[in-house]
Amino acid sequence: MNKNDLRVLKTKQNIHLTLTNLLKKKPLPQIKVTELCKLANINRGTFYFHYQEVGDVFKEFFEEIMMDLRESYNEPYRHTKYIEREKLDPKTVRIFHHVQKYEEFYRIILSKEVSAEYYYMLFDEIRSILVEDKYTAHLKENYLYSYSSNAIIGLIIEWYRRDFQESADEMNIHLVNILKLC
Amino acid sequence: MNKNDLRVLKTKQNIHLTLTNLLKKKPLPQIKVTELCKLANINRGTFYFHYQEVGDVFKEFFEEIMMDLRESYNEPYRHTKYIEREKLDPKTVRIFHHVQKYEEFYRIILSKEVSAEYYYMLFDEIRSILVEDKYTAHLKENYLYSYSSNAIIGLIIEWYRRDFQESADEMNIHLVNILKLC
DNA sequence: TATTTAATCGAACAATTGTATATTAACTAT
DNA sequence: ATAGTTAATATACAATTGTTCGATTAAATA
Repeated sequence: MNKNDLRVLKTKQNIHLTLTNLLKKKPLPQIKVTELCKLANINRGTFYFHYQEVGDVFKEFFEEIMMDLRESYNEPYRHTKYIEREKLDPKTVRIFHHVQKYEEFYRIILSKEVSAEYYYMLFDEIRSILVEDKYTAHLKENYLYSYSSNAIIGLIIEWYRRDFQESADEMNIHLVNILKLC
Repeated sequence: MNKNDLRVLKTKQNIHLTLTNLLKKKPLPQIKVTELCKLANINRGTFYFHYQEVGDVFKEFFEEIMMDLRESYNEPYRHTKYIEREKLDPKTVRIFHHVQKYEEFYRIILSKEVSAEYYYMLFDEIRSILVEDKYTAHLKENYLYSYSSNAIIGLIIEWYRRDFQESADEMNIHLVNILKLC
């Protein structure tokens, strides 16, 4: 399968567009291969030629989101008015702005109906960002990275469950408050 | 449906036993309703009379595990030699001993193939334990509970990925080290 | 013990899945 | 522009799912 073949590009683009539209109407686990193909006007065999299940298409969206997450983190800290530079790496908290940007995707990723795979993809991404960070690179306690990564996700879960009512900046305040308490 | 009816008890017991055996051979998502019923010698209609999917049976195991988790946490601290009483609520770290006890179940709960639902069931349980804890009851920052609960699960995820090589006591040491660093 | 209740069964149903194969159409490279 | 390649198609298949139905039978109850 040549991913530069125009037919492949068109098919995948078609599937992506159709899935995006479907996700506005129903949750990911309810979207069947049959339905997706019917709407995209492609043969079901063609779908299985490229993917194993609908979730695999979603994973391709996921890659883009994870790229933005990484970029968000590496962005210079222009928005750190609430953060005390000495006490906390301000970059960390750019994560909330990223989540806000992709809110609709995070509603899917964090919903309990989907596979846990997406959760761990997010976890791995955040963890590897923390590992590569120079601020914490000196630390020997390896468990700390999993601890911290998942702690941040804990905040995002809570935020999601409150329907993303707070702003990203307010989430930063919550994080700072917590780090003060610990 | 009367859950005290002998027939119901027998059927459920039968299904539980069969699923337990099947889980020794293959991962949860690969276990089909048809297969489970065939092995249990019950009608597929009977299964759907009690459950919606195989995962619902697993959830009944889950309830028992969560009960033990709660009990573990409320246990008096007899095993706290590594913990400095003043700095850390020692009960928290009884969680690792509980995970060790139910290791085989946590391998399923934490595997990426299953639904995220189990993860959130674990999260909710740990979170509500922390919320009800008198040590932290005075705290106003509600996000802290989600932060801390998920941080602990982060350690468990790391532990799971290292194939539970460390002992529960060693996990306590990791936790103490991390809390010292923060 | 006899009667009532309801759990279980057997069978059938449409829908979806996952796979396979031969054919057609579209693309690439020369 | 042509030939070779291969993605996409149409079609068929067995297996599983989720649901429904009346018939059966085991259990509760009086």
